[in-house]
Amino acid sequence: MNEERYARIIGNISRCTAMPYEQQQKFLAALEVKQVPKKTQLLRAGEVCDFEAYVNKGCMRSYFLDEHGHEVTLQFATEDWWVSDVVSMAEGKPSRIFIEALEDSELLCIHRGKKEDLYRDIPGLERVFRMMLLRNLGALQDRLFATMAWPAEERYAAVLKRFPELPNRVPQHMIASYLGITPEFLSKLRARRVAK
Amino acid sequence: MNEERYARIIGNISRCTAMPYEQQQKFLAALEVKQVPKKTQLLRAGEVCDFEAYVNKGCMRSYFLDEHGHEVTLQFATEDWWVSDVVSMAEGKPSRIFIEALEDSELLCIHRGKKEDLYRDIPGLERVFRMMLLRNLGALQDRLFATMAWPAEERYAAVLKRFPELPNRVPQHMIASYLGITPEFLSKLRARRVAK
DNA sequence: CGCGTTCATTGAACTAGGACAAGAACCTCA
DNA sequence: TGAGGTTCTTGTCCTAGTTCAATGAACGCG
Repeated sequence: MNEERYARIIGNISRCTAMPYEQQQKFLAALEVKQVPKKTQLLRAGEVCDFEAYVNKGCMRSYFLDEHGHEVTLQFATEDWWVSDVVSMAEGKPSRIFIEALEDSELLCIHRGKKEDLYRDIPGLERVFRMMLLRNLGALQDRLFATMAWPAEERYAAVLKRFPELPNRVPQHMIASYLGITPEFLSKLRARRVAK
Repeated sequence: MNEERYARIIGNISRCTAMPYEQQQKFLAALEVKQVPKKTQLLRAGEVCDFEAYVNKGCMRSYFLDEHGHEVTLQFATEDWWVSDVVSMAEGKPSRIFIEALEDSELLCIHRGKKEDLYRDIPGLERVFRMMLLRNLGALQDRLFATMAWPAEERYAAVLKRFPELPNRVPQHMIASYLGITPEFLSKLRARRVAK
């Protein structure tokens, strides 16, 4: 149970609350290690989300479909990010989002049933997940700010700056769908960039 | 302390966790009742947010300014909503948003310092605020979905449907800034609506 | 190796929504 | 009563971004 596989998740969680060894073990014991090959769909719209997945290795994406069937990317999750539909999971309501693997990935999953047990057994855990929600909320707020106040070109530059490796790991049309523009337009933006 | 002033906030919180009487009293004792006249600025960008305010009566608004100085409305908070910059409050970082009163309002405020005490004294409270964050997150996600996938006209119709009273309480140009469009364009949308 | 599929680019025509300007209809407060 | 701010409307011109279509490039996969 002390495998290096768990070093990073424990490190990240400990930054929120100090957690005695035995509680850490309880936490790790509740995790399911899941190897998912590229293109696996972990969640489909209409299903209730029953997991929160920590990306130990690989890259995941969550997105939804608008009424024309166009994808809108919500999040890319690479190493040390969580991916889930937390609202669907917490409230047991069907999700509207899809979650898929963009690379062969290793996930550490907490399942719906086990989470309540953990909250009971590990007093500091509510706090950890509350802080995760906060970070989530902050990120989403930034995103809304940017979408409403900045033109696509600046949003693209900002994404490149924060995640320089992203274009090497995910196809360009998905970045476009994250920015809220068409792949064609992103292509034109890029052409404009190199021209300058 | 049993005034009817507190009936609704207690009702709302109890829907998240059962809370024994004495804990309720502890919670209420930590609240500051604040009467704010119309146009009061409760928070300005650059300040650290040190409160979460429950709107007992009246109407508040949170917004930020883009680089051209244009307002973008984040939220309207009428009776029984909370308004705050939870991220700034939790992490002690300066906020980028403004919070102001659109009507003379009565607020029930939890201040930054007291909140940690409350978490310590009332075990169920982490859960309550975690659920509030979840609802917040859900709302923000819906908003991002809508902004990216729907044209302004449908977004406007959706807002009217969810908050039919809104146009009677807040000026139209603020609704425009909530929708992410200019006041002029909203005016034209409305003209188009009645024409049909 | 070759073949289909997914991916990126480019161009031309179009549209949702913005910027600016001017006027009308208001509150509000002395 | 009036004066000045605020709010809403309308029109004209302009631009960021879309749609559609065509062409290659690159990537699995048998």
